[in-house]
Amino acid sequence: MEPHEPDLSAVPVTAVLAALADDVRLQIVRALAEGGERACGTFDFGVSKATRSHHLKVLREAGLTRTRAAGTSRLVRLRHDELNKLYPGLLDAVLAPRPPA
Amino acid sequence: MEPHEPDLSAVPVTAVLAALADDVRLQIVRALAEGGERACGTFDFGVSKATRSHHLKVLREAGLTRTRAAGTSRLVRLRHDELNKLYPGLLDAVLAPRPPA
DNA sequence: ACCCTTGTTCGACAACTGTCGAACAAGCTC
DNA sequence: GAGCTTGTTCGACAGTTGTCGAACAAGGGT
Repeated sequence: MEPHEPDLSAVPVTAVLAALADDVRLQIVRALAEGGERACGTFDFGVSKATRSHHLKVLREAGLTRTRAAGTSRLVRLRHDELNKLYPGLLDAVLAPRPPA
Repeated sequence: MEPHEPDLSAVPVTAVLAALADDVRLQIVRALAEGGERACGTFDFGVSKATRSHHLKVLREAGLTRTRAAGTSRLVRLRHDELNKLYPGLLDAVLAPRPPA
């Protein structure tokens, strides 16, 4: 079964925002933004692997990430360019570590 | 009782995103972005006034809007400048009617 | 003073969401 | 093939959220 990665333009804006509106998922996105491509297992944010898998699914189905199999692992990467094209500024705004006052 | 309008910088990013991740609220924000200041009652998106009041509260407590009393009405406006300063690009990205491919 | 208009607040209820452990699937290595 | 590693899927459960009608509060107008 292929991992259902929709066209970003086909995903409602609210779904994209909802996907980003969670602490764990935001940490994943931030890690991906810096790290490039990473295996699912390299994320450890204090949740079970079931939960982690769930969050990665939400991100994938919101059109934010792409996943490809590599052995027993799955490599995840951020759809950086598409995101910036369709929602310019969104990623930067969200990724900002904490804008100094 | 004053309507509890937090410092935008004190609101977690996820809360800001969550506030925007709803269709009704997004419509409200879009209307505010164009219309400037509007009374609560001038929004009609097919929800009861209880629900509308709820959504306006969520937006207010996420630091996205300001509200001031004016007679029996309450005027709501978007905190446009603060938003753009703290999350540059966010509003534009979200407000875009539908970015042409 | 009375009433109408405008909003908010209060349950209540259904739907969704985040979380987990356990079971399952698929691939590698020995 | 046996066993290990890596992920996904399946209930289940608690907490949150969107929705409503009804009750309440505060102003304004007559």
